[in-house]
Amino acid sequence: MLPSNKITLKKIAHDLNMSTSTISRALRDNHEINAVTKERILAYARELNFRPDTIARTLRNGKSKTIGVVLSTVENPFYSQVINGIESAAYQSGYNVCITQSHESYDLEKMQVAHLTRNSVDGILMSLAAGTTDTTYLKRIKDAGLPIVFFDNIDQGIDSHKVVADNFKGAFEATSQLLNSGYKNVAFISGPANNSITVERMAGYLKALTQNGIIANEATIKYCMHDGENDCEIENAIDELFLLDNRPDAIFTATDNVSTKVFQSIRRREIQIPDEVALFGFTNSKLAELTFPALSAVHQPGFEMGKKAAEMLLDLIKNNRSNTEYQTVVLPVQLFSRASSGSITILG
Amino acid sequence: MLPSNKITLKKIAHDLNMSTSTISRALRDNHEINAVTKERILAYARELNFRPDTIARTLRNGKSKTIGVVLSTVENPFYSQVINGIESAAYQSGYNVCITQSHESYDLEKMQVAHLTRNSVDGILMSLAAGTTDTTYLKRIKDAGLPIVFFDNIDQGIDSHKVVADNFKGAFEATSQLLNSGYKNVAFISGPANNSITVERMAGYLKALTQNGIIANEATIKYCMHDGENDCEIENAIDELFLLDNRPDAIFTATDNVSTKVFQSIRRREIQIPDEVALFGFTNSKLAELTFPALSAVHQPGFEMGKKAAEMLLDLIKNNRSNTEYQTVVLPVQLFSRASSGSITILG
DNA sequence: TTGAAAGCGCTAACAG
DNA sequence: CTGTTAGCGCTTTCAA
Repeated sequence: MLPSNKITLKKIAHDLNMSTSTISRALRDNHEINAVTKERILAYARELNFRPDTIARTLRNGKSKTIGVVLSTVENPFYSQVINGIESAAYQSGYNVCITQSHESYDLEKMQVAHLTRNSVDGILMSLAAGTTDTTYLKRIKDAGLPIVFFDNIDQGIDSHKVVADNFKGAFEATSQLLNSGYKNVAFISGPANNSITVERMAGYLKALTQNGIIANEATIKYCMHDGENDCEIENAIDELFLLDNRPDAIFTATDNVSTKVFQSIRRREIQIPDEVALFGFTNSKLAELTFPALSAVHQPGFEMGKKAAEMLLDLIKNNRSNTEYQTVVLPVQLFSRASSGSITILG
Repeated sequence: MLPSNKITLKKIAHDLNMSTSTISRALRDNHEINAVTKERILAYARELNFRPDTIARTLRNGKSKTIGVVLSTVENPFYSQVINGIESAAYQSGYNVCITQSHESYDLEKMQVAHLTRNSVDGILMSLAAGTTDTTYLKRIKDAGLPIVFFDNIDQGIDSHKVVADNFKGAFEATSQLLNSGYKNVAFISGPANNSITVERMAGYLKALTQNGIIANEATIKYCMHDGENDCEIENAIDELFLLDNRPDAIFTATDNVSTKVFQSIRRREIQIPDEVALFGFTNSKLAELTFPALSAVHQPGFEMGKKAAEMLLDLIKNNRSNTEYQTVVLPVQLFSRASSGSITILG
C-alpha cells in the first residue's frame, strides 16, 4: 500500500496490482473492462473515498466543466437572481459555476475574464461593466474559440448569443404610466450613456414622451457614469434636475442601483413622493413593495435570464458549434405600479 | 515557429531557441537569469500576449492561489457584503475567489465543498447552511490539511479560526430597546434552533428578558428550519404567535431573511407596525431605512467579517501553520432603532 | 480485456 | 547562467 495521504489512480493501481489506465477506465465505467475487475476497483475506490482530481483531468482533457460568470456585483438583487438561474441550468448539466464581479470597472472586468480563461473555464456568461466601452479583448477571446453568451448589459458589436429583458417596453410602459397619471415633466436618470440597457430604456422613454406629444428636454436626462455607485453622481443629478426652471414632477430611473439610490436620496431630502416628485424605476428588490411610499418598479426576470443564458452557453459548449446562427432572446418584464408613481395599490 | 493557436512555454522556448525552464524562470523573474536574455523573453512573451496556464501551474505546484467560499445565498445582502470583504483581502494577496451557494441545504453544501476541494482550492471560507448538523465531513477535510475559516454561522465542534458578529449583544440590545419602549411581550423568530447564530441571539434575547424581570414563554419562541425560505414557515410562525391568548406586542427577528420576510408578511396582513406589533430585526439591507415603517435593525459588519475571515485564511495558507492557536474574532454590530420598534427617527 | 507509454503545460532538482 | 530530466494526476492511443 502506497501512503494514503493522497489518493490517486496510481495508488489504487498499485494497491490492486493493476495499471492506472485500467483503474481510470473502470471508474469512468468504460465498457471494455471486465465486470468483476470493475466491481473490485469500484469497491476499493469507494472504500478509500476516492475523488478524481479535477485539475489533472482539466489539464488532460482541455475542459474544466466549469462556466465563468462576470457581472457587476452580486449585491444587486437582480444579479443574484440571475446567478440562481445560471446555477440551476449548470448543475443540471453537471457543470460548475465560478462567479466574479467587475464592480462596473473595465479594468476589473478584464482581469476577471483573464482569470477565468487562464483557469480554463469552458465558457463565459457576462453582463458588461458600466465602464466598458472597448470590447475587442472579448472579441479576441471569442474568436479564439471560447464561447461567450452575453446577458443584460450586452455589446452590440460582438456577434454571439444574447439574453436581455424587454428594456424598451419596460421603459416605455413605466414612462407612459407616469404620463397617464398626469405627470407632465418626466425626467430620466440612468447608468452610463453608452450602455445597451441605457440606450434601450432611453428609447422606450423617448417613445412614450413623443407618443404623448412631449418634446424631450436634454436637461432632464441624466447619466451616472458609475451606475450611481459613486454617490455624488446621484446627488448631482438630482440637484441639477431640481434647479431647473421647469422642475420635473416625476423621474423614471432606469437601473436597479440608480432606482434605489435616487429613492433614498429623495427621501433623505424629505421631498414628498409622489406629491412633489413621482418615481418609477427598474428594480428587482423584494423590498420595493415595502418602502414608503411603495416603489413602482419594472421587474426583470432575473432567474429566467440566467437560466436561459446558461442553457445557450452550455449548448454552445457541448455542441462545439463554430458557425452557429447566433440569436438574441428578449424576455418580458413585469410592471408593478405602486404609490411612488401616484398609483393606489394594495400590498401583496 | 510552432503553431500559434496555443501559446505555451514550449512554443516560446522553441521560437527563441531556448529551453522551457529558462523561459519559465525568466517569466517568474528568477534572479539567476541573464538580464538581456530575460528582456528578450519578456518582450517576446508580451508580443504574443502569453499567459501561463493556471491549471498546469496548479497541478504542478499543488496550490491554486484560489480560495473557495461556501455560504447560503448571495441574494442575502449581508452575504454579498461579506463577499466584497473577502475579495478585497484576497485580491490584495493575489488570490482568486470562487463563490458557491448552499441554499441552506446540507447536501448542496457538501457537494460544493467537494467541488472546491477537487478543484484544489487552497482554503475554504464558510458559513454553515441552516440545514447542516453533522460537520464531520468538514473536520476530515480540515484534518487532511486544508485550512478552513468559519464565519457567521459557525460550528462549535471544529477547532479553527472563526469570525462572527457580536450576536449576543445585538440581540440583547434589540430586545432591550423593545422592552424599554414599553413592549411587554416580545416574541422571537429565528432560523433553525441548532445554528450558532440562533443560539447566541437567543441567549441575548433571553438575557434581556430576565434582566427586565420577564420569564421567557416557550410559546413565543419560533424557529424556521429553512431560515424562512420555505414561505409557510414564516406564515405559520406568525399565525401561531397571533393566536396566543397573550398575543405578542413585539417581535425580535433574528436573521436577515426572517426579518424581511416577517416584515413583509405583517404588512400584507395589514397589521399596524408598531401599534399592533413592533418589530426589531437583524438585517443588512440598505432599504431597511426606507420601508414603511422604517425597519429597526441590528446591522452586522459584513464587509469587515469577510475581510477578516479571508485574512485569517490567507495567513493559515501562507504560513502553513499546523499547530496554530485558533482564535475566534467577534466583530461589533450596529443598532439602528427606527419606527418599527416605536422609535421616532429622522431618516439619514 | 488489460498494460505500457506518451503527454496536457508547467516547475524544480540537478548538472553542467 | 542555462539545459536536461522527471513528474504533478489524469486520459488515451497503441500494442499485446
